[in-house]
Amino acid sequence: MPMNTREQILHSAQELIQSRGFNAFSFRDIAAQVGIRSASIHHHFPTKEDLGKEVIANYRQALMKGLAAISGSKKQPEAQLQGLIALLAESVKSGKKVCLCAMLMSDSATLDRGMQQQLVKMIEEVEQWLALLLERGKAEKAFSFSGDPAILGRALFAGFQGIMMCVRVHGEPERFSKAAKALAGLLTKN
Amino acid sequence: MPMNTREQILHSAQELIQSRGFNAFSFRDIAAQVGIRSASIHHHFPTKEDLGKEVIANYRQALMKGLAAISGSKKQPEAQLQGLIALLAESVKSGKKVCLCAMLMSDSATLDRGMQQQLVKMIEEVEQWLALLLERGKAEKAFSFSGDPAILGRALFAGFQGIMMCVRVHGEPERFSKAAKALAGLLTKN
DNA sequence: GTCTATAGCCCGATAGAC
DNA sequence: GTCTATCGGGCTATAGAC
Repeated sequence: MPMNTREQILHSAQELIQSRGFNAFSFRDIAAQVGIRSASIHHHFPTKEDLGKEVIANYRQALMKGLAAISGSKKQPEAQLQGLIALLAESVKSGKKVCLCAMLMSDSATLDRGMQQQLVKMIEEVEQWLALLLERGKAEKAFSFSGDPAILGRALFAGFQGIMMCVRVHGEPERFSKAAKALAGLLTKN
Repeated sequence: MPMNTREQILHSAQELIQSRGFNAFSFRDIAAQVGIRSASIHHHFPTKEDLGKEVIANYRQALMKGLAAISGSKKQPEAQLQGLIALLAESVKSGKKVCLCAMLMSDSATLDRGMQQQLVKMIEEVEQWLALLLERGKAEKAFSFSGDPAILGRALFAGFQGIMMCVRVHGEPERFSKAAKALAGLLTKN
């Protein structure tokens, strides 16, 4: 499926944010990948923030579509959690990228208000999805834990994000799934 | 205890890395905090990498000293894990900073080799400490889990790092301990 | 819609006076 | 050991030709 210039810019920007961070890529980096001049990017996205906001919006949409597909599968709670891990593993497998959420969280102190708000909303949606899954899993005796599912859902989401950062810095992206499952396994084992 | 200029620069640099990241602070930022001119910093640290390496070395030393104190306390495994959480909570409490490890992990794609290697070594030390604690806790029936303690130790460390990023972006630093304990609690509950 | 050219700013780093 | 002054280069963004 061919991408037009605008889509190529968005794609390139997303990859660069996921690998280097929002402040560590330049319009020239994108221009080199797309095969145009950096000034031409401003025709499609007036400012870097405009570009960043659309990258977040697209990523959020894709992520929620993935979560909806997992929910819709009507699989068991454990299998749905594995589904989330597999979804996140896509970002890590190249060894260079992590989830957009992880990179933007660390850049958050230098992001403008609009991007920060979008980021928090995206994260909250995933956390809510996880909290619901945990709640249902506990009710169905698939998961075993005490305490608020919302707190644990947040901790689990954060845990997956942290694991992505760690396996990347260790140069062992293939270990993401193993470590994530070790965390998830604490909900079922014992 | 008064700090000399060199120590003030190191202190300021560490705070800036923990809040903004290695690429998002400048010598001029440090100069403003210390009360000197940015050119003067080069007298103490010829390059930004020299400064970064010494910040990592100091942080690592302080972290390992904290872990050694926890180990030396001869407390129960659960209490030692709480000790680690309390140690990490120090970084987060202001609401602006996270652990140096978390920030440098996200900057890792843009760091020079020397800083990357130092970062990985520091992380491995904490992971090893955690793996040992988990192994001992399992032997003493304080923790309950299946699988490799080293894998779980890495996952738990990564989880704590991720939680720091998440509570900061949510503007709720006081929730770090609660979420971290929710993760740690999975080792004992059920 | 893409180009060239450039404005205006920030950056790390250096030279040399004091 | 700190200063002023500045170099060379990166950045986002704009103006205007094609």
